Amino acid sequence: MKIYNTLSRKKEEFVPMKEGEYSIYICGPTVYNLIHIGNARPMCVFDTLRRYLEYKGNRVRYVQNFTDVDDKIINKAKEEHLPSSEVSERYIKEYQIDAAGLNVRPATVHPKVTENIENIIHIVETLVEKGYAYPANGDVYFRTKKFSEYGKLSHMPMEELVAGARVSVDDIKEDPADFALWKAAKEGEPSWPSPWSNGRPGWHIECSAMAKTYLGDTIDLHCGGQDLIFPHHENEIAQSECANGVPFSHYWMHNGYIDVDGAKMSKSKGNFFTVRDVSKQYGYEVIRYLMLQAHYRSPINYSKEILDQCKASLERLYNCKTALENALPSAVSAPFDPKTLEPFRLRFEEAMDDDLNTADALSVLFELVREINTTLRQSPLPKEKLQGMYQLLTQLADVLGLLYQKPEKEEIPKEVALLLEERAAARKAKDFQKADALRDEISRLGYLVEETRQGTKVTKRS
RNA sequence: GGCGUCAUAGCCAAGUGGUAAGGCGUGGGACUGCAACUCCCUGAUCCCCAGUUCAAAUCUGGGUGACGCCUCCA
Repeated sequence: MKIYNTLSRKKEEFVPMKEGEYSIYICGPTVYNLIHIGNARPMCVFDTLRRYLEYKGNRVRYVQNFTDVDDKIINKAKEEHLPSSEVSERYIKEYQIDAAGLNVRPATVHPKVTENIENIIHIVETLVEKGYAYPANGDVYFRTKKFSEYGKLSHMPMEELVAGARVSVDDIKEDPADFALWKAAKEGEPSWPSPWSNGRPGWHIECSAMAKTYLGDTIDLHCGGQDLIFPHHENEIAQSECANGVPFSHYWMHNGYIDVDGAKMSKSKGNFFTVRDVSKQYGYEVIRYLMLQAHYRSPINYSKEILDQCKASLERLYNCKTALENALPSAVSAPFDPKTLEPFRLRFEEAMDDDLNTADALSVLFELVREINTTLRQSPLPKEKLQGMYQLLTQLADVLGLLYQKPEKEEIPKEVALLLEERAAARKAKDFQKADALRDEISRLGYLVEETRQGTKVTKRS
């Protein structure tokens, strides 16, 4: 499999340190409010990567942190007059609800900053001892000038960084580009004792510490959104490589943004839509589909129109799956060579192997769907072939994390059931006027009636 | 100012040297009592200009337009 490595700016063969085992770290959310559509993109994309690697027979150790100490959490806690731990715990739960809805599997480990203070202090101590960091007024700062490779991920020359300097000019820092590893606590902020002050970790150091603790000094892949490349990931590299003396991550993958009206969706701009809200209108799976219908590095312009399109496309997949399930019981045994379906699998894998080209992989899925639908019109229905198709469809869809909605066995109210019986009788008697009237009445009660090749289907209207 | 990304049919979107996947939508047809589902048919020479090549959407140069990072951000 090839992936685009931000470090080299090239597609590279994705080779893990240990064959068949991948260690992956993905930056998790700062838990101070509900996640928005932009946050959902890396979740869905890299969950799909993980699923694909596992589908190919690899073991994946996948670590995602929760940033549960941060200015924003503290501010929110102040607003609500609550301890900041209560705010973070609440939004961790909310995150988990959304992640489950999006069919994003829990990471192997979800470490929290507050559970890793010791590890963080230890790395900061190492950096100070080695001269890569210096304490100042209870804070500790990283000395960026000391790390000659600083800028290698974002490909930004040091001089330019400082020249562009919108970095906070702070008298206590030796250099404007230096960044905080440890911050002395202000009155009323959560804090932990350290050799320098009662305080809390800076934002960047936590990921270095948790990656090291749960995955080791060198990891195979680190991923996240493009907006984390600088300074967050650049700083992680500086911290980890200076402290550990070995490369931090061999590969870096970064997903593109979700735009709204041509501009990046972000919390600070206020032009965001929460996953929770959108899921109420379209369902979570439409959001996941949205993330997969384009290549992960290209921007996606968020709009109602595109959600409608995604919803319709997803329905095509579900219609096929459902029709297949309904048809299988009445299928008849017939000779079938499973090899005839292999081209679909091959092309699917080719697409995924090419830098996780989920858009292309989806097109293969749709070609399979057409093939299935065509087969479903045959009579008699070939059992083995349909079984093979069903297996392939569900397996490939599962790699993408799609088609996970369980068919809800909905309780049909008695009055609706009675109307359905009446309608069936009317149809049998070819009294279609009456039948249609009954269908309208059922519709008014909130149920949609459709005739399928397998009989009458009733679903609750959304 | 520095660094970088993108520009393919009405919309979304693959393809990155050999004459344009897939999805949504539109229109027509088949099937079905109707509707829905499904099937068949229906649409682009790839932002503009110049160049390289037997051959370019695909490479090079120049435009134009949009966006991002350099500050918290997925």
